[in-house]
Amino acid sequence: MELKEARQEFVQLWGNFGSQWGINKTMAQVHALLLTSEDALSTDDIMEHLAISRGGANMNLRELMVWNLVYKTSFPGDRKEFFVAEKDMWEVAKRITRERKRREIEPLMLHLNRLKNVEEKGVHADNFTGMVNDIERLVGRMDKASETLMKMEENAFFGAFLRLLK
Amino acid sequence: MELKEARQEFVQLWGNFGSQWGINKTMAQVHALLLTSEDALSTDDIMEHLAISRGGANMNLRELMVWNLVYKTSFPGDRKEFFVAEKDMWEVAKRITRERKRREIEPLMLHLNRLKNVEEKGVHADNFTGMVNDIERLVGRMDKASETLMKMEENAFFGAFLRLLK
DNA sequence: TAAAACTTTCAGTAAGTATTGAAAGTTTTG
DNA sequence: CAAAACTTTCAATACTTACTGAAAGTTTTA
Repeated sequence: MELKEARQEFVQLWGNFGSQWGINKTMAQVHALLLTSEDALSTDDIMEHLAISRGGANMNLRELMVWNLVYKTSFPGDRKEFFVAEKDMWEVAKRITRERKRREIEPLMLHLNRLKNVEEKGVHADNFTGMVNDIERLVGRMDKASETLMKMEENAFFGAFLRLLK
Repeated sequence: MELKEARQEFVQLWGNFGSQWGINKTMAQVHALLLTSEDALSTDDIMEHLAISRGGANMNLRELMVWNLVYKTSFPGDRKEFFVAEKDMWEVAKRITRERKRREIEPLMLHLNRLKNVEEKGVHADNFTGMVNDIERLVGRMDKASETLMKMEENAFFGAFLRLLK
């Protein structure tokens, strides 16, 4: 298999994987493209590689910057903006986790907690609040576990990209 | 807040949360409805509660059974099928994890592994395969962590529902 | 065994989500 | 400061995904 070919497959794979987990497919593809690019890419580069519109490229790049997975750079003598991805996959995982927690888990937990304020007393209400408690505990544990995992700062993630490009 | 009201909110909440993670919203709502139901429900019950069609109710119930989150039951003298949800949230988490791993993580890992067969030698190819390796290691670790978490069999999940309904 | 009771399927359609592209906005240059 | 170079926005549209409902299939009953 050729490198170019493998890279294209990776872009597809990452896009599909992302969309299975509620991440915009194109955004994941842009991410994959930048992850596998040694050089910074311009909006036009990305438009060309993925055959998407300028608007689409722009939106997804900005979103990736909100997630802190992509940075803007520029080169003297060139007016265009260029983009680079964070290459340390451990960092990448941390940032995705952080963002999804902030966007999805925290609001869920807040809402679940409010649901426990049922007026009624008795077995039916207790069953309900009991189940909500169970979910809260479960999510709490998962959260704790991910925290622990992500705090293993001294990790084995000094792969080829990292060694050569940072 | 009234119990009935809280329950409806929970159904919405669970539906939205599911869809943020790539799970069909209606399927998550059906799941939530059954999770918060002390009695087994019929297809008609579910159609009414969620205002969905028979086809939709049927499809989602069957899919929930594939995920092992819902069981079929029946009552003597009634020809209809009734459905109950697994109420042990720890079990629920285990089964969802198992299923998503089987459907999404395993195929991803297989495909990633294939991508490492790049013909070219040299720094570019090494960078690429290095990054693929990093992803594999990362996913592997997460997998391991979830395994560990899920194996804590002696867990604290003996909430109200579980105590009373099992 | 035929009618009734219930479940499943799936083509057509509706709803939701993502993309385009052109216009408006911004920054840089000479 | 006006034209050029580039970025951003967003209404219209395309695409994807999910749902409906009626017909076909299955099981039960009498």
